Amino acid sequence: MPSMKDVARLAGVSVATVSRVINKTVPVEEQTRTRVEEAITRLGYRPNLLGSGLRSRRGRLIGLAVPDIANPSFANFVRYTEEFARRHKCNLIVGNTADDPAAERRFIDQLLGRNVDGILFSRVSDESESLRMLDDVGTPFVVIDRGMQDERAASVVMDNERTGHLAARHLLSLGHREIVCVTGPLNVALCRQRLAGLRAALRESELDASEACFVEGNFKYGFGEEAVEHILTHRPETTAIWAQNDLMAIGVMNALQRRGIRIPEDVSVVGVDDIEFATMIRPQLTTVQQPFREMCRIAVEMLFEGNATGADFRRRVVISTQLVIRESTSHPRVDGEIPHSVAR
Amino acid sequence: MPSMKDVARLAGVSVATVSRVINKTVPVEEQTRTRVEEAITRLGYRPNLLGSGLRSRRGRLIGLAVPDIANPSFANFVRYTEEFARRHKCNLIVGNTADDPAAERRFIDQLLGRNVDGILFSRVSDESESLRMLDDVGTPFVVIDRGMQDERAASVVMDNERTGHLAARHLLSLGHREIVCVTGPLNVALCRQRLAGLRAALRESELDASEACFVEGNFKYGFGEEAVEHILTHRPETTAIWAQNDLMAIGVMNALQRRGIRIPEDVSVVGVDDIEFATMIRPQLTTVQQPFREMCRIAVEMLFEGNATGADFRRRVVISTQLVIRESTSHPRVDGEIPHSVAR
DNA sequence: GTGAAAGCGCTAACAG
DNA sequence: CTGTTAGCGCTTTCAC
Repeated sequence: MPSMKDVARLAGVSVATVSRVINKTVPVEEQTRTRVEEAITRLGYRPNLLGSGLRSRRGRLIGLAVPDIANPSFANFVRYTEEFARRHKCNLIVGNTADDPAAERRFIDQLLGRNVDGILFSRVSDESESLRMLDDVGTPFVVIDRGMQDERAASVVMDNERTGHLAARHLLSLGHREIVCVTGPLNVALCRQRLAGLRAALRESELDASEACFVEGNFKYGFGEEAVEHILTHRPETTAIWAQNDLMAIGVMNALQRRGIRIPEDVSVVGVDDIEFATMIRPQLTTVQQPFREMCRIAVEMLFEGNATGADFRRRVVISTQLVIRESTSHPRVDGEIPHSVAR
Repeated sequence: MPSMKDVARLAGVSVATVSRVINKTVPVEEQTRTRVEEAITRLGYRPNLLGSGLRSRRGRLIGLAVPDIANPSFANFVRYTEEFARRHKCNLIVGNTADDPAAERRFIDQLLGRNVDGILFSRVSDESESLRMLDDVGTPFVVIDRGMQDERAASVVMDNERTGHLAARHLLSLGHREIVCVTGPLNVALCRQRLAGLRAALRESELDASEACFVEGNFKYGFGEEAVEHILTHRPETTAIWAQNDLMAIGVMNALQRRGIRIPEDVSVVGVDDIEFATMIRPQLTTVQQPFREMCRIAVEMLFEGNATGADFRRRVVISTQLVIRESTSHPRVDGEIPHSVAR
């Protein structure tokens, strides 16, 4: 494996010059440059990124920490972060923190030990303390998706209140009054924010916001199914269910349909995210769209703007969301309750 | 940011000893060890992985190249590779080669420049030449999922012939005779292998294998939808469709259902992969299961066995597959053709 | 515009 | 069991 030294020798220049040619850091005379370039191709030279990263403190690496890589939403974050990292000539390291704060800490430690150019961070929950580690070190980092109310860092989040408001207003305007919300973990701020948006919409319709009915979930498909059981037992008058992500919404839909309950005729369902799968089910899911790609684009950009470092810089980008109306919502039944479960 | 030198000074030992304590490479006297450990915690020392990677030529890094990160199957590979990389104290770098051989080459170049401990590689297509780059360098690599017939490298693949055979035999045993296969790109070997498995099954049933009817696709959801159009036009007598991955199978199902064609009453559908979504749709998809996690486990293990390097080592692990029968398959209609498309 | 030299942080080889 | 020394491959001063 040839090193810069070999290239330098073959080209008859110093290693410093080779470095300059490669990085275009200062102008190099045309002639020397071509000599170097020839040597590079002749030898099949490949720069060692550890050497340069060690010296320059720029590992050409972006780290992305996600709480659940199996969740399609986070798969989207992985996908788009990779895309934009590449544009900045960086590779992407992904870490699945698996809802485990200790894993989160370890992962960030490793990233820092690799002189990463930046970190995108979606916290496990509000209790996560991992960001503290980043306060002092100069590594840029941006909180993505799972921000907090008073974030002590740069962040790119969607407008979660609006999201809840959009979902609720849509259902209310269709005439629903018995709405149940299936939330994510309530120790994740955005879940509370989305719920607050729902409450605001209820108030606007002069309904009692305090009685906003919800079931606390975990963002997983299986919980959507479970939630239905609970709702059917405790709130049979429900005409609409809003799940705080698509995965649970799909679980809700399947559990309902398995009982012979029709969507949207008997019960309307709304989600959040607009993962690709939302259009692959029947009926297609009405949902509030999370602009994954846009969020990743902005977050990566902030990393490279150079001031997304430490607790001082708190630029917060809140991305607006929009409702995508598909087939899973309609007017409520005019009469009475959900028909008794029908065996499939 | 403290370095080993700082730790050594505080503990009153040499840097070499600090290194030994951290890596447990040779025994260190109890007393010195605790002194070093105390110094480490006192300073909040964090090893720099570039320094060690540069020197030891082990970057503590695994690279994974996938042709389409948006595909849930590959998202699974990412997920499980991350899991097993972590067990080997490695981080995972993912590269989406986006069906682009040039991107594939670049990515591998970068991985090599990072002294990765190993590379898991799922090629864009049979035409991909990227593996050649790995012949000489000593970096372990394993081809995963997308292997070739006569692979000049270690590989972990599923039994694709069996897969095709299982899918076809299932349909045949149900009584289907008019089966259409929606393939992936035929310049990807496993697609041809799966097709060969189908043919073998047809022959066993004394049907004309040469007339095995197929449409060449691209593994994407949208193509499943398109394929239905084609099939309905050109082969209205079709009673069963086997798509070579679940994503296309789901596309097929939706396009059929949109036309009022019932599954499985009018047409049976089978997939391959058993992605999580396969159970989230209705009817649930009958499919041949790809053992993602097992494949990743073995592949990562092979990386660390230490002989998965260069073209000499060609250990090939072929993982058996199994059919998961769910709701999308049944006996064919006894009479005639698919009912004319019914507006939804 | 170019070269020499130092050093990023670590491990490996050797000596004791 | 421990220290010394060298050097992984690169970038960054600082000269010239």
